[in-house]
Amino acid sequence: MHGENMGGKNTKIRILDAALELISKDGLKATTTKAIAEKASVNEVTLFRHFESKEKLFLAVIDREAMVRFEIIQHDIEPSGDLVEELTMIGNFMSKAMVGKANFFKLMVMEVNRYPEIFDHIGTVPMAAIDMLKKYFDKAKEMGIVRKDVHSEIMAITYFSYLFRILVTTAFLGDDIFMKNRTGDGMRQFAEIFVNGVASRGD
Amino acid sequence: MHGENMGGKNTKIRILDAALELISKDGLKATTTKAIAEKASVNEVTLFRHFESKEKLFLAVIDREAMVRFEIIQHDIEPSGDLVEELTMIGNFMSKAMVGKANFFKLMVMEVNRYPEIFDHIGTVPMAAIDMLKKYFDKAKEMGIVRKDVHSEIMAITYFSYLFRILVTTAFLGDDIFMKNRTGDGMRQFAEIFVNGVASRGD
DNA sequence: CCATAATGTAAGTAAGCACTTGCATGCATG
DNA sequence: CATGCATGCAAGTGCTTACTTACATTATGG
Repeated sequence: MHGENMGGKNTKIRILDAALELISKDGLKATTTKAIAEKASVNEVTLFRHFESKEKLFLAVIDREAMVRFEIIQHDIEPSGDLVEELTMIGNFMSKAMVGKANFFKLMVMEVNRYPEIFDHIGTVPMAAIDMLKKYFDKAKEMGIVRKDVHSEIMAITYFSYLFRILVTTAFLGDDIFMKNRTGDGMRQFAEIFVNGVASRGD
Repeated sequence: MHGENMGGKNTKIRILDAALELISKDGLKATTTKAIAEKASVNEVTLFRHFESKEKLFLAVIDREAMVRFEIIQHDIEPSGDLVEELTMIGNFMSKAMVGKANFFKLMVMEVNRYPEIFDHIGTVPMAAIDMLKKYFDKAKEMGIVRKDVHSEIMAITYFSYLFRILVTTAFLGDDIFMKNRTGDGMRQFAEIFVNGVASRGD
């Protein structure tokens, strides 16, 4: 039963996974190396052999997660004409991508005060998302299907705010508490309001 | 220099203030009673004499903050006609009220996993805000200035999401990082999009 | 089949932390 | 001025935690 050689690589990954999960739940300080080792089904000493210290393990977690730097969001999308339909899809897509990284997002946000260098990482995802939306609206303006009297970036930030709420509630509370009892496709209803506004068109 | 009698009440408040500030910054576990005492300019023993344990101090902080339960937001507002203008005001008002409690909000969110009973507190503010907005939109519908084919609550949640983003970024990053380099009145620009949509009215 | 690398086990160390105790000091009020 | 109350100070206790050391066990690859 002793010294089962998992191949080394596997062990490192299991430790990183366990660390991410626990630290994002309880915070860095409150997470013990013992707990991480247990969750990774690894002896505590092994943890220190792979990562010299708890802090270096923490930084290794950040490094690994930041690697997969959300390239998903980097693609440009051409407006097709049906804004509501398309923004619904883009929203669902981005939301899913971000929520998939919710643990990491929470971890970064919680420790940013203690490790200010994290700050640079945090902005990356939102900024990429906003940038993609901005380009989308720019093109939609050229096509004449979007008002030209509002800055594309303002539109992008506005639209992104809704996705951001989903990300935050999911990351910290485990669910989109505001919409969870709502019926229907929340994203589409939002997109519809965003595109058409709430003002009565009674003219 | 010894035993300066501050009146007792004052001391308790200073400790609670220091605890809120430090715990919201670093998290409960990472905040030491020594640090709290120092920040409150009080001997560590005094802290334990007023609050039996670190945990009870923490709960006392929550109790005190939850007392001022954002009655500010509880007032109903009658739509006047100019939706953009009014929503801008409401938004700024709510945003200011919530951001004023940003420390407390962050503290609750960070510790909700460890103290699930906090969960009940967290929902209060957003729900009150959403409820107020919902009533506002209901009345605006009666006046015929808002579309009747969209649920008021969906509108409310949509509008609230923007305020929520401001609250979260301020609480956790100290600033509204997404809008901080923007010029102009962000809240008004958002309200304008919300009311009129982004679709071109080229009919 | 042997050398090496990876892991496990047991035990321990040093530091930090929540919390306690005992005593001294000043303030306020009757 | 005397009593009580709030606070300060010094020292200490017991627990947890990050991290170490020494040695045993297993798997793998040449």
